[in-house]
Amino acid sequence: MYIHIDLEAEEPIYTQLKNQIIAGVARKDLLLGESLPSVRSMASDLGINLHTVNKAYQQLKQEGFILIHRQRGVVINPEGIPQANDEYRKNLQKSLHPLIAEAVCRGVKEEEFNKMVKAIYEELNHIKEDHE
Amino acid sequence: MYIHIDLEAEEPIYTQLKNQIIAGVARKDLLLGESLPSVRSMASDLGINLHTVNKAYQQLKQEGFILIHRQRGVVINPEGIPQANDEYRKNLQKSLHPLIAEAVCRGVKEEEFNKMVKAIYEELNHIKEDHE
Amino acid sequence: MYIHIDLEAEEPIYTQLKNQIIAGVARKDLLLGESLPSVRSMASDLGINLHTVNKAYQQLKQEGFILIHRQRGVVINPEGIPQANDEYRKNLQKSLHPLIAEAVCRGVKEEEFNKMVKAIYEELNHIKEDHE
Amino acid sequence: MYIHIDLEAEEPIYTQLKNQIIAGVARKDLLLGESLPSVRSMASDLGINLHTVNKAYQQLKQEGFILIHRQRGVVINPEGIPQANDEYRKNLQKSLHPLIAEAVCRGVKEEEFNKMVKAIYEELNHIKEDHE
DNA sequence: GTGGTCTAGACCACC
DNA sequence: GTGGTCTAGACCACA
Repeated sequence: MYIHIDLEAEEPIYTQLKNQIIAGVARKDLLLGESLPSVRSMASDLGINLHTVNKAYQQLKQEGFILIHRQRGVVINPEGIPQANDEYRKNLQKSLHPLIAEAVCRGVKEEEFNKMVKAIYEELNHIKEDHE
Repeated sequence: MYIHIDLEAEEPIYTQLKNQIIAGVARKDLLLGESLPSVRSMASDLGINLHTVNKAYQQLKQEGFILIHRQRGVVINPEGIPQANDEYRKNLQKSLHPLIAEAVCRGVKEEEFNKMVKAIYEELNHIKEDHE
Repeated sequence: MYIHIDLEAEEPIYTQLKNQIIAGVARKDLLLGESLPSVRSMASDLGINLHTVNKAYQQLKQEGFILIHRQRGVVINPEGIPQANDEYRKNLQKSLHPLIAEAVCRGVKEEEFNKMVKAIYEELNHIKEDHE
Repeated sequence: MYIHIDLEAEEPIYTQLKNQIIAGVARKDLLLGESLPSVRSMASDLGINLHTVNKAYQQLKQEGFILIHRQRGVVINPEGIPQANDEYRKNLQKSLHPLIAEAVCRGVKEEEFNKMVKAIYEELNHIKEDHE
């Protein structure tokens, strides 16, 4: 799966990496049980430090997206990603609230907002027929 | 309008302040042209640093939410908040994308997601009969 | 609170630090809400790297023992430590099992084992009248 | 005796193997003088590396649990496991201390802790009528 | 001043 | 080869 890191962006590198891996899982570019590159090879692929990759991996592990084996490297959690629970929903609500508040101020109606959401859902669910 | 700052939260204080003012505008607790406390009084009301309030105000000014006059103090932009443009929509899309990607991984369907969005829209649109 | 780090020990430094802080909380050398030294001062006090201290602090934060504020440093969780839940009990059971299996092999009866447990509980509960 | 290795676990494989053999001895699934599979066959049974089994065996030998003869293979120490001495007790105390410190912090009283210990002792002492 | 992020380079445990 | 630990030193965001 192709990962693009913007070294100039404000968003921390490890966060960009995390989000792209999560997006990869969401759109099934990364299948359950599939291997991820080792910290070292991911780091050299992306031209970043291995500790930065490690930080992203550790957090993904913590959140249940991946398993890290001492020897066999890193795999997408073969048992699936932990499903939404109350704590997650509460955090999602907290993240969403300021985005919607600003949208309201700027005249974005619920209908338009839902269209944006729909577009992202569709992008993620879009079935890839064949890809590298 | 009552503003609550959580000094323990991960979210920077100036961001909390910004978001609550934006939420205040969204739910019309703060009306166009309405005055906001000066940097000094806001800081002392909340028990936080001048610089912190100033940072929040400067960003709100930058984003068109407020005007800062030397004499007349700080007011919600009387001409209204700049409406959504392409840049804003692009940023909103960028903020929304990782939230939805994780939601997909955790089994939150578009329908449930839309319900959360709807709940927040309703909370913000709820008409306040009187408020301080 | 005095903390001793053995640089030669097999146990990682960050683990030693974590355990001594937890022990400090257990025996009320460290009170809820009490401040801990900043990562930098703790590191220089102990003669170790700030990243090592940071790793210990991050894990303690993760496990609910401490709060980390961007500016005001580190404090013992003023709301108290998260109480035992099923997951914690399961892990404790898993940690205990091999210790007891070996004890059985080496002829340590349950009675003697309980005496060791009791001694540690008493050491931790021993009320400190005054100390630095 | 059935041995289960969890390749996903954080615990190193050689440690899992060691602990399960020790547990086998404790619950008399493995009797004094009983043979253990050779390094080679144990490795192929479990689908793990020779070196890994060897490391576990060497440590078990070092700690007096097993004897390794060139010809007669590997047997549980027929003279019995070396009984607890001061050094062992000191190490056990060191292992137990952080577990109990955390238990105290999390509100696990000595009484509950003793119940967990009792349950493990009982599991280990449970007499097996027949086993493979 | 605080913690957060990132880099660079080293050694060790595991397999 | 893998990840885990530790060190050293840098720059930034926050208050």
